[in-house]
Amino acid sequence: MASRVNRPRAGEALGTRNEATRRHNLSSLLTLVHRADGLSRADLTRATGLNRSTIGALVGDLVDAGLVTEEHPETTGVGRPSPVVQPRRDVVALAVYPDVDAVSLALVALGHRIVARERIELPQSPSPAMVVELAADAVAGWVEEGSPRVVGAGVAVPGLVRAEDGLVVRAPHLEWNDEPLGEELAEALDVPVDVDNDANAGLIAESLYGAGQGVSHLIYLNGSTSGIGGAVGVTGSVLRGADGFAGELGHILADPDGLACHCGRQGCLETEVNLQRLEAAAGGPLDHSRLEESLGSSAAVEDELTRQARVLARGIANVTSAFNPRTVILGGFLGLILDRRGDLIRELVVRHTFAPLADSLTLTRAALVEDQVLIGAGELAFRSLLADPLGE
Amino acid sequence: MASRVNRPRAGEALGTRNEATRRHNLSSLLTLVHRADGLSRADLTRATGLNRSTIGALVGDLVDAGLVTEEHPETTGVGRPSPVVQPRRDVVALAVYPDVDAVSLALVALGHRIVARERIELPQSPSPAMVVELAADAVAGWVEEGSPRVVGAGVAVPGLVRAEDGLVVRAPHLEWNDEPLGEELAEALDVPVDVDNDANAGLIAESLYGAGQGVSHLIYLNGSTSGIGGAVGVTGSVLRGADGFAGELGHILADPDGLACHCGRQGCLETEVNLQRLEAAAGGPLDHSRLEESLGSSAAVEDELTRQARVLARGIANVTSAFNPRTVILGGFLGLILDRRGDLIRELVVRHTFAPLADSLTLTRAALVEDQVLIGAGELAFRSLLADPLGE
DNA sequence: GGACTTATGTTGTGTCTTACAACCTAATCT
DNA sequence: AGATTAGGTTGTAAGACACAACATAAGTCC
Repeated sequence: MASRVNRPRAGEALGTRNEATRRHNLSSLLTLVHRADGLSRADLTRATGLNRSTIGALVGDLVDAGLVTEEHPETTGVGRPSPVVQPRRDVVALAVYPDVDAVSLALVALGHRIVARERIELPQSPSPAMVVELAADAVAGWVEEGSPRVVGAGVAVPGLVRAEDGLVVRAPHLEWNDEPLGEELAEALDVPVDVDNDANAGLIAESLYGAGQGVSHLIYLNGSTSGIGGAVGVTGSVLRGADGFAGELGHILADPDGLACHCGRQGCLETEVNLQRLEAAAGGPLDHSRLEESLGSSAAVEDELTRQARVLARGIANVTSAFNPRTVILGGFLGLILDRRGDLIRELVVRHTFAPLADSLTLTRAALVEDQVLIGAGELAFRSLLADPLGE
Repeated sequence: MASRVNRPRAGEALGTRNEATRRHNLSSLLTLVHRADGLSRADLTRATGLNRSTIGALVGDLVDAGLVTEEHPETTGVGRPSPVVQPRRDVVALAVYPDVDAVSLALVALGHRIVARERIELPQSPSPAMVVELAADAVAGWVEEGSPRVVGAGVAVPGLVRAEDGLVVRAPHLEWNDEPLGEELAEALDVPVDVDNDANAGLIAESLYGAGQGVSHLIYLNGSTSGIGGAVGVTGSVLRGADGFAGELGHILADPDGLACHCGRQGCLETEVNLQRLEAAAGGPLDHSRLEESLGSSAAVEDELTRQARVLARGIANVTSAFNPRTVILGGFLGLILDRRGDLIRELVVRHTFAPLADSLTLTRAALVEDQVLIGAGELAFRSLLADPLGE
């Protein structure tokens, strides 16, 4: 089965008929239940505006399809308790996140909770074939334990991904070029696979369950050893561009006199703002899991923080001018810079931005920290199920 | 009546019912007919995938609503000729475009053709009140002549517009600040008014009827005496951002050592690439309606063209990294620069962009030249009618 | 314990929308 | 003139949701 992302069927007609209505309503219901990890029938009635009897019938269909269950609630509040529609935890998506030093794997259940997880540390960055093998092994193990129904897999890759067919065009830190990871994984697991950029996955998770909840226009900037990943969210979807490469904000121009970047240009945001230069200032390697403590506050570190904060602020100002987001979420070590230089950054962003844009802008640190990439990858994989719960 | 843009009704429910199906199908039909300026019933059947009999009923409703007529076609080809569904030319939108030296007004008919037009030259840039007055007078005159049914007005403003309520937050060249133009015009004309940035209007027109037809991801950059306006189109809609200020591409950073910009920063794209500096190189004022001829090709002009082309190329590379468009459309004097320095620009864009992004990028000159802003403004005004042809 | 509140289940009727099949109409080609 | 090709029209059917009526249930509040 081919990898796929939101692919409209070829020659899809514009016309809508009754079955589309039903599909749409089932999709709304299952999406609500998935996002909230359980919701009463009364809540569903209110949220959709549909009639009680209709909700009853639709929920019945979802139960029959093995996607949700109805549970008696632990009673609270006045009135007859409404049965809670619970997403079934044995309906899962595989989330895969290959990084330089490890491959993270998880099962994300309907209801968006992680129900199984594994992190495999590696002496060197993994090949695509190795990722496929590790993923297949993990799934085999998990299937033996419980009996989850794996409806798809989502892969978050630190690099350029052609989301359309899951081709990893370029992942510099993994040293991958034109790897058809989506197709290979789909073949090995025999489920649909969605591949996307790791920042896109992080954005999706933050936007649904983290610092970006309820915000319709947001930008996510994540700083890791692999550089700076960016993603742009607009009214619930991720800006992908013509080929799926939009939002590569690590490579916007930050300083024309800056250092040469591996992308071939100079002064990219990620050559000027990065962990390596912070480490250099700190005088040695940092413990990435305890970054704040290990960084310390020597004069050299403080100076470097200030320098990076200034460049970062200009970068934020630039993307703000282009996208007019309501919120900019900073993850990884960028969150740390925000913590330590928040006032400076905010002041400079205001100075470098057209006033009305800056007025309504919020800068905030990512909320989900550890899990957002995996949850986002799961979200990718669930998308087609949520769009059409009873299948096609 | 308040100005409005795509405003979802408050508390809108997720649920869909039969009436939504019908609204959707009517909307598809009228939109197809409007875009193509007439289409046979057979074409509509094929495009929507709906049944012949359904199309018949829906078209009947549109005829009854006074939106379209059915005409016998000039026969061509084998087989029974299919009646052509024609948009009615007396269903019109008012298009308004205030600029520094003139106010342009037009009636755009359903079918997207301009059916009446007026350009009022002014000794100085107009006030909002004057724009409202001129628009009201023009409409009154046109209503007397024929008897058009004015379903709305669209205003394209060279400045920052809060599309939500039609507030012109800032239009530097008109010297407007926080002018509630949308509300004032709506009150004067008693029709819904949509206000938007002029570049957004231009993008909409180019995207539907010009150089951007069929392209799902595109960027429009327009250069005029008022500076550089930018707009970003994604799958048929314009990126507006949280407040409607997205796509202000004239103010992305082009050269940190550049001149001071009126926006408070320095080295913005429009301080480095502009008509004034071309005029200075040419040694005197240019005839804007015959720009190419009047610019000439003195050594100073050639050098300045090369300089601006270099900066422009870097700007295009930057927005390409951010948005990953398939096409960048250059309008106004930017189109002229592309004509005269196309090879240089293309070479530099490729050099300054991540390779996979540049590979699929096309640079092209705007096609509609004169009319795109007015047609785009009309399109803004038609949007709510097209979304719900039989009203609410 | 009784009144009240909130909420569900079920059933039948009604409305709306599209699909489909059968039949009718129209223009062009050979 | 008849064949061909295409579209229009009409009546019936099926799917989807709304709504009203009635019965039921489980809790809170006093």
